[in-house]
Amino acid sequence: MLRMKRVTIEDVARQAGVSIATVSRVVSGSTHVAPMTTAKVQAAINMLGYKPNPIAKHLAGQRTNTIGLIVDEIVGDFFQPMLRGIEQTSSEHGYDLLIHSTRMRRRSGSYPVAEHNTDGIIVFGNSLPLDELRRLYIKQFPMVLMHQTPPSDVHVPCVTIENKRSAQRMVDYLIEQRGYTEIAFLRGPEGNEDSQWRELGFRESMAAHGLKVDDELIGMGGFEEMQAHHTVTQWVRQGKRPRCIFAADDDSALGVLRALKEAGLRVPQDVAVVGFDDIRIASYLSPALTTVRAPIEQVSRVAVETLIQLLEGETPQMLTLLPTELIIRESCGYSA
Amino acid sequence: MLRMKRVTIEDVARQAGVSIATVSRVVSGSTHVAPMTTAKVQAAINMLGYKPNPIAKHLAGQRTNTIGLIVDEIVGDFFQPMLRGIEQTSSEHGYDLLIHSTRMRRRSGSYPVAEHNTDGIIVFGNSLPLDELRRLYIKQFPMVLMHQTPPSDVHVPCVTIENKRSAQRMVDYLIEQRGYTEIAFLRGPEGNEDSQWRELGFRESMAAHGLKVDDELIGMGGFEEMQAHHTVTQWVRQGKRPRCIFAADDDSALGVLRALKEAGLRVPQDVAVVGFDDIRIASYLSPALTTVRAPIEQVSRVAVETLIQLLEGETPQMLTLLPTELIIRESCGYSA
DNA sequence: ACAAATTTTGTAAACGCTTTCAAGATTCTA
DNA sequence: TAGAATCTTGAAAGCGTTTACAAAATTTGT
Repeated sequence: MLRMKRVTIEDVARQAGVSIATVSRVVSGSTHVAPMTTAKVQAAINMLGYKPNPIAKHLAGQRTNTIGLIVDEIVGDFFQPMLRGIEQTSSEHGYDLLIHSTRMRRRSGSYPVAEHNTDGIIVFGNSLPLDELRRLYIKQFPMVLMHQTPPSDVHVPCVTIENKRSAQRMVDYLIEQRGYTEIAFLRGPEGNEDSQWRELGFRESMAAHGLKVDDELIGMGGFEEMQAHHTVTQWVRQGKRPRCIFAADDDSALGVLRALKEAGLRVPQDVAVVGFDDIRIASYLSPALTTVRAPIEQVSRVAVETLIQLLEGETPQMLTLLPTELIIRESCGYSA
Repeated sequence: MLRMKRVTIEDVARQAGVSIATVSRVVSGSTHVAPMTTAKVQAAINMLGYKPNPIAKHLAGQRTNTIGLIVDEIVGDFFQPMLRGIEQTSSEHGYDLLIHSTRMRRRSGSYPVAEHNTDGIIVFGNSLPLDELRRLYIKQFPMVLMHQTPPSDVHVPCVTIENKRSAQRMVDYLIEQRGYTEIAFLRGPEGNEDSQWRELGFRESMAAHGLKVDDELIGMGGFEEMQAHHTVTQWVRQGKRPRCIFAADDDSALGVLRALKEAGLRVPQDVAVVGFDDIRIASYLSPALTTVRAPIEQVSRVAVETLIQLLEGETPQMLTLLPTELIIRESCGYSA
């Protein structure tokens, strides 16, 4: 590539007839500079089209003004609102955003060197393995977790939603308002924390209503349409037909709906279905999907704000649980 | 924030009893270093947990190993596959990804200093104003445009899809296979290039079949559900009822479907509807939406690859048009 | 075994900026 | 109006790398 000639602070200094230190001061506005000098420097900057080099600034200034986002894989409907929240909040606070997907690097064992090219990172879910998390924690590198609580020896702020409480409220509703007593649950991926809390909420509500949870009706949904479809298809083949299925997320709910349809079962007349997340499709389905609206963008915003507090030496809240909203639509048997 | 003590190349050099130049060489693998020395250095690196500082490397090495992505706003269903393609391809080639949304900065007039913290940028749509584009072009800063062709004086590679041809094929199908002669068109936002090409394809196909385009039936859809809904609702009120509506994108098609439903019109019996993009919802609707599948992730991959060619001094193709696929579903009157 | 060729390593100068320290200019005080 | 106090500016030392260039060590050829 052809290298373009760069305009450096030195060029500006020469043009304006001052020292580079003065130019630096004018640009950053750190110290008072005489008005006439400022004018000269500004003129030189405009004339040369000078843009400070952030890289050099970072090296000298010991900070990068960049926030890192670590995700496993860029996939799913939640991704766009998440990124939107993170990008907006970062840029409002004057930070750039660097994105790292750990999907490929998992096996190679090489992780992004967050500690040097960002001032702090936001870690989504379990995208960063525990030992790397610990390494950074020990170095006191600023970070905030999203949708995943840290292990007990890692004292790092975490922002997520009220998973358990939401699931509980959903099941309360299904039992109390819709009268279902036999409810199946479709788990998310192995070890996924969101899913674990949702399952806990489900179980607690069932218990609180004196209902037994049939372990045969706890299946794997994997937060995926395919997997959920498979599980429910198996159930139907084996003659298991719960009156209601609570899928741990909307994607798996889609699989449930498809499986039921293929089996000739009507929703909600034969089987009621509810999900979690309120992805965009949910309201367009017929029957429209009853679900829990997760405020993903809001979680992202709070995560960034928390990180920035950390960066500015304040002491942020260690655990933030954002409230959700029950979205009652047709798939659970409700009709207006 | 507490500053953590940093391990630098110098610490490693001291620990290993060699010079920093030697350490640099074993880390980068640029020159041959004696096996025994290499071992000593590696041992020191492991013992101290040294991670090279990319910032310093960039400053010294004159490259950042980072690709910038400029978008207007992080919104819409296309965003996730786009980012996915870009992130994956970047990381496969060893580049980091820096994201800039120009949404907020538009008015402030301050744009990301792409030229210094990235090696090159990918510009989506018209997210970067023309004068900024020109400024970077004049500096010979490497960039690639996505879904937007450059002005004639800016000679920069561009990657997009076969908009015109696809629209043409869609309309050919509607006329030839489905027998519609009266087709309305719903435009995207003012000045959107994708939309312009699609409209052109629509008009050419109509003309080629000897059909007249009724200007009353060219409406504004704005690539938005709301706007399209509004336009079609107005049409219906005014007694305009085209036999078929071609929405310039799927989001506006959603608005069309809703408006028709509210007006008591059946799709496809009364009015046929087709869209463009094949967003996820399309196949879940009832009736499922006939549309054109735009290979967004693929476009993104090619854009990154093109940029990397540029970075490596090769001469890439200046215009890449990726083919699409007609997805025929129920909303156009087709039944299996 | 000695010079020549080659391999390996170290020294030091960038890279473009921030910031400390101190000197030079200016303004104020009595 | 001299000396003190305050502004304004410049010199220079980093920040952590890469990379000529050159020196030192090793190998090769005869």
